[in-house]
Amino acid sequence: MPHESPGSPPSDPPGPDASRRSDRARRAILSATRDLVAEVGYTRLTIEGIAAAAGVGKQTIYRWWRSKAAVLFDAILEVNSHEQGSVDLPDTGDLESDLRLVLRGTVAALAEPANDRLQRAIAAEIQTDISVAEELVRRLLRPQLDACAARITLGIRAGQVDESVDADLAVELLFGPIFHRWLLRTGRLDDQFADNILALVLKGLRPH
Amino acid sequence: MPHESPGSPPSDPPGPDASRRSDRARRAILSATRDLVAEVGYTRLTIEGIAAAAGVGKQTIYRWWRSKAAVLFDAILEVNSHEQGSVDLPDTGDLESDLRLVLRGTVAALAEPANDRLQRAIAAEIQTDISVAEELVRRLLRPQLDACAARITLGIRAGQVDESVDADLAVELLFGPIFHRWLLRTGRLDDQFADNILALVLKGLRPH
Amino acid sequence: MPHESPGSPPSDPPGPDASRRSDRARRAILSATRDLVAEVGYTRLTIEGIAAAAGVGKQTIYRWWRSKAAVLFDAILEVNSHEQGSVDLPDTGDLESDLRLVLRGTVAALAEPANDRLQRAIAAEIQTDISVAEELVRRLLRPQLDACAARITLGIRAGQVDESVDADLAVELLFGPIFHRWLLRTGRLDDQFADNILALVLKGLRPH
Amino acid sequence: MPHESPGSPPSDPPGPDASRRSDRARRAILSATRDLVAEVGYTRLTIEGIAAAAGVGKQTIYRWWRSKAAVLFDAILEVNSHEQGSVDLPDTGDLESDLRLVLRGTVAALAEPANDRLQRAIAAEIQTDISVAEELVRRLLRPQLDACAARITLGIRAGQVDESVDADLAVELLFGPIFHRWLLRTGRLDDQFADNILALVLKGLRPH
DNA sequence: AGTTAAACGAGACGGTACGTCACGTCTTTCC
DNA sequence: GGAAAGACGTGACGTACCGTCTCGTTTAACT
Repeated sequence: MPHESPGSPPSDPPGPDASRRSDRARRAILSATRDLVAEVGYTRLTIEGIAAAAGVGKQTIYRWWRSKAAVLFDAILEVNSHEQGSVDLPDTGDLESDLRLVLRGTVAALAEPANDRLQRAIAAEIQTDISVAEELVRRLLRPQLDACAARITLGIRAGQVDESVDADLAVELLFGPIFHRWLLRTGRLDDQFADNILALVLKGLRPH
Repeated sequence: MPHESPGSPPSDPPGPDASRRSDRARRAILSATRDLVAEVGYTRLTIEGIAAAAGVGKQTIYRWWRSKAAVLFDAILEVNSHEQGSVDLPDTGDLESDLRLVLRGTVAALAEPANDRLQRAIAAEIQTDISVAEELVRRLLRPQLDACAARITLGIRAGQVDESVDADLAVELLFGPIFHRWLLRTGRLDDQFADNILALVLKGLRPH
Repeated sequence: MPHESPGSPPSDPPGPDASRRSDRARRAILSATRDLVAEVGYTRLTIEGIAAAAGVGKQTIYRWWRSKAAVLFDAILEVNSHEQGSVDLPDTGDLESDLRLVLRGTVAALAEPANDRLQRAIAAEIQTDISVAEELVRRLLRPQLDACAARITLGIRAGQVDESVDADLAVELLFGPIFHRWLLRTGRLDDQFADNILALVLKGLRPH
Repeated sequence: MPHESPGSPPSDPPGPDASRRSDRARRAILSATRDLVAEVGYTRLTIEGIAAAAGVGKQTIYRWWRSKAAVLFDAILEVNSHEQGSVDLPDTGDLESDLRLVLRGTVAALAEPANDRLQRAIAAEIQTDISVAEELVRRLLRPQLDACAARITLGIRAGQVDESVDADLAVELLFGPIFHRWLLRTGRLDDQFADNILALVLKGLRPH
C-alpha cells in the first residue's frame, strides 16, 4: 500500500505515531502537490519542490509517504473522495439516459484540463508501480464500475436488457473505449463519442 | 517527431548528417535499451546505462534521439516493424473467427511478460509526451485499428454487419476494453475475455 | 574571494550556512587535493577525482568553493598557515646572514619537489584568475615581503644600509630573480644562486 | 619540442610531409588562436574552437601540433619573430639610458593589454609543460637576457661597471623584479618602477 | 594532361569531466 | 519532541571537448 490512508488501521506497518501528525503540514503538502503537478507535470514534480512549495521539511514528507507517487495518490484521493460514498447511479427508469449521464460525466472529467495532468500522472505511475494500481482500482475504479454494473442489472430486471448479458462485461464495453482514447490519445473525447458508444453497446444489450 | 524515421525528408530539422551514422552504434543502442528496460524497468532505465551497456558514448545517443522515450520508441518499433506492412487481417469469410484471431493476438501480445515492460514504458511516456503519442498512434495503433475497421467494412458488404454501423467505432468497442484492463490493471487478460467481448459486440453489430 | 575564509564576516555573499559545515568533509577534501595534485599534476586534477578520493559528493565541493583553483588555494593555505603569524625575520644584528636565511629558505621551498606542483598550480591559476592572485598576495606573499622589508629597515636604522634606499624595492630585487628563475624556468635554483643575488644587492644597499 | 619549427630537419619524427602543408590553413589557425585567446582567455581556448574559427578541420591542427600549448606557442612566436634576429641592444655609450630603454620596453610589452592574455597563457603553460618552457627560454628569453648581458659586458670594458660583476646575474636582477610583479601580480608595472630598479641595481654595479 | 597520394573540411565516434539537480538519509536548531 | 531547515553521499542529467577515426573533396607532385 503506497500510503497511510486515513481509515486504515495504524497497525500494519509500524510507522510513526499518526496521532502526532500535523494536519496543517499534511494539507499543505497535498495541496502543493496538486498545484505543482498541474503546473509542471508529473515528470518535473519533485519532493523537494513539494516541500518548498508547502513550506515543509523534506523529512516530513518522507515520514508519512513512501514515494512521490504515494503523495500524488493521496492528493488525488482528497479531491475525489466525495465520490467514495456516493457511487450509486441515478435510477430514473430510463437506462440509456442514466448511463449517458455517467459516460458524459466521465468524458468531461478526463477532458477537463485542470485534472488531466493529475490523472495522467497516476495513469503513468500505474504502469510502473503495481501497488498504486491496486489501490486506485480498489478505491476509485472498481466502485465506479460496480455502481454502473448495478444499474445495468436493474435494467435486466426491468426487462430493458437481455437477461443473458454479463453486466460487468457490458460496463467494460462502455468505459473501455473512452479510456482507450484518453490513455493512448487515439482520438478526441466529447459527448458525441460517449453517446455513440452508448448507442452501439445498448444495441447489443437489448433483449432478443 | 522523436526520431529520424527512414522515409522522412532530410530537410525538416537540420540535424546531423544521417549518412555518416554508425549503424553498429544504432543497433547496439536499441538492443541494449530493450535488454535494460526488460531487466530494470523504465524508471530505472538511464541514458548512461544504455550508453555503457551498448559500449557507446552518451553523446551518440543524444545526437540521434531527443530523449530516453524516443530511444525506447525506436527500440520497440524495430521489433514491431514487421507489422507495419502486413496490417491486413485475414478474410476467411467468417467475420467472427477473423476478429477473434486479432483480439486473441492482441491479448497475447500484451500479456507476454517479455514485452510487458517495454510496452508499459511507452504507455507511461505517452501520458507525458504528446509527440511520442502521436508517433505511436500514427505508426502502430492507427494502422492496426484501420485494418480491423476495414475487415468489418467487408462484413457490412457481405451482409454480416448492419449497414448503419460505424466500423471505426465498432473497432474501439473491441479494443477499448482490452487496453482498459491492461492499462489500468482492472482485470485479467485472457482469451476468454477477448471472446466474451467479441460476442457481445457482435450482437450489437448484426443486422436488424 | 575564492573561498570562505575562517575569519571572514558571514555577511558578504549569503551562501550556505557555514555553521552546519562538516569539518570532516572539509579536511578530507583539502587533503585529497594535496595528494592528487602532487600525484597527477594540476591539469589532470579534477573535481570528480577530488570528490572520489575524499569520499565526498561533488556538490559538497561546489557548495563551499567556487572553482578547482579555490579548493587548491585553501589546500595550500592550510599547509602554509603556520607562516601567517610568524612572518617576522630573525634579527641577529647581522643583516646579511639574516637575509641569507630567508633567501635560502625560499629557494629550498620552491625546489622541494613535493611542493613544486602544488605551488606551480597556483602560479598557473594566477595567470587566469585575478581573485586567486589577490588572495595569494594578501595572505601569503605580501606578509613575507613586508617582513623582509621590515628587517631591511632595521638595517637602515643600524647604519648598515644607506638611508636613501627604498626597503620595499630592495626586497623585490632579492626575491624577483629567484621567482623569475622558478616561474620561467630560466635556470637552476640553489643556495649558490641565492647567495650571489644577496651579495650583489647588498653592494647596492650599502651607505655611500 | 612542441612544434615543427621551420628550420628543423624533417627527419626526426617521420611525421606528415611538410611540403604539402597548406599555408593558408596554418596562418588561419595561428591567427584564430591569437584572436580567441585574447577574447576568451587560455582556459576557455579549445582546439574545436580554433578549428571552427579558422574554418579548418580538427585533424589539420592535430596533424601539425602536439597540443593546444604548441599552437599557442607558434601563434606567439609568429608575432614576436621580428625580435629574433635583432636582439642586440643599442650601444649609445650611456649604459643607464640603454638599459632604461630595454626595461621600459619590457614593462610596456607586458602591460599592453592586447598581449597580456597571450603571454600569461604561455606563462601558465610553462608551469605544467616543461618542453614549452625549454622552447620559450631557448628561442625568446635566453636571447633577450644574453643580449642584455652583452651590453653590460661592454659597460665593464668601458669601466662603467665593476669588473668583478657577473653580467648574467646582473641581468636577472634587472628583469627578475619586473617579471615577479607581473607573474605574481604583486604590484603595478610602469616606467617609474623600471627606472627605480635600474637605479638601485646600477648602484651595486659601479666600480668600488 | 592524367594519375595518384596526401592534406584538407567536416564531423561521427568512444570517452572524461563538467556543473546542476534531485534523491533519500542524517543532523542540527528552533518552537 | 516533532518539524523546519538544510548538509551530506550518491548518481543521473545534458553539455562541452577531448583525441581518433572515417568520409568525400581538393590540391599538388609525379609520371
